[in-house]
Amino acid sequence: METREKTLTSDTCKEKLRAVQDTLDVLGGKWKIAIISALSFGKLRFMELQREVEGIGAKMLSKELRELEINGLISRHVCNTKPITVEYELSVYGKTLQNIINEMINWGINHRERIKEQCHEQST
Amino acid sequence: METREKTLTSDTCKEKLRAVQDTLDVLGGKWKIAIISALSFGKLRFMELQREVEGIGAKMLSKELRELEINGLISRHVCNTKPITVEYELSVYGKTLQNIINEMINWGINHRERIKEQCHEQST
DNA sequence: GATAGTACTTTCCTTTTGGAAACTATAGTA
DNA sequence: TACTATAGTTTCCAAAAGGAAAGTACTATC
Repeated sequence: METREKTLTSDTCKEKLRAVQDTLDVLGGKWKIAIISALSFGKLRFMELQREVEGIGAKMLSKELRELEINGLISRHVCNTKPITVEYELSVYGKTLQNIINEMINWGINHRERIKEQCHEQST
Repeated sequence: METREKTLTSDTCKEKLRAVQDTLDVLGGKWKIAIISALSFGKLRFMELQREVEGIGAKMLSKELRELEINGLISRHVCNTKPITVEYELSVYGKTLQNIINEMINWGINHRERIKEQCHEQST
């Protein structure tokens, strides 16, 4: 019992788990990571974002963007164009999330391959 | 209008966004990433997991573990000990998530530092 | 025999999430 | 004048998420 506990009572593990939790607190919610991913390819306007992030509604998009802005991950710029447009962009700090996004891209691509292979195996 | 569209209509971007979404489909939900993080330090029993993943209830833990098992990310092993115990462990495939977890750990640690510094600045 | 620990499941209930549609406001186009 | 597009907000409602507590079942311990 005592030896078993040691595996995770370790302070480094605790700290790491807390770090993951801290990250999730900022990126939590169904849409935040998808929004940041879309913005990682360049600035986008509200409507463009809604088209890129498949399935999101205006209300959610608006809400999530506000939260991301509060956390300093994105910047909002109102352009004085004919019909008013607003550009959203990753802040310098927001760009530090790029590594996480990249790993998710890699994993996702691999995962899709894996699923595809599994289907082929089954049909053989 | 046409030039603007090009930024994101690019097939590579679309593919990457889809990859992120695929990853999120597997890791979605409030607890999955936290559970996987905890298991990344070694196998854990149900009760140990519940203690490690702060705030999770038995129902949620049970549900999330089932989903992770279905997706082949963790393995469940029932030990025939005095009171029955069940060990959960990352599968080989589950371990491929390590990069994502690591990046989240790094970001989280940095983020906490940043917040701390901001507090110091304000009180100065 | 009662209590505690293991690992869940089930039930009941509240909170959160999230979507659709309508609405505000401005401006260009047909 | 009507319709479109911009960027939202607001309202109303349904569905999903999630928690607390009790229940199940087995065994060991006091």
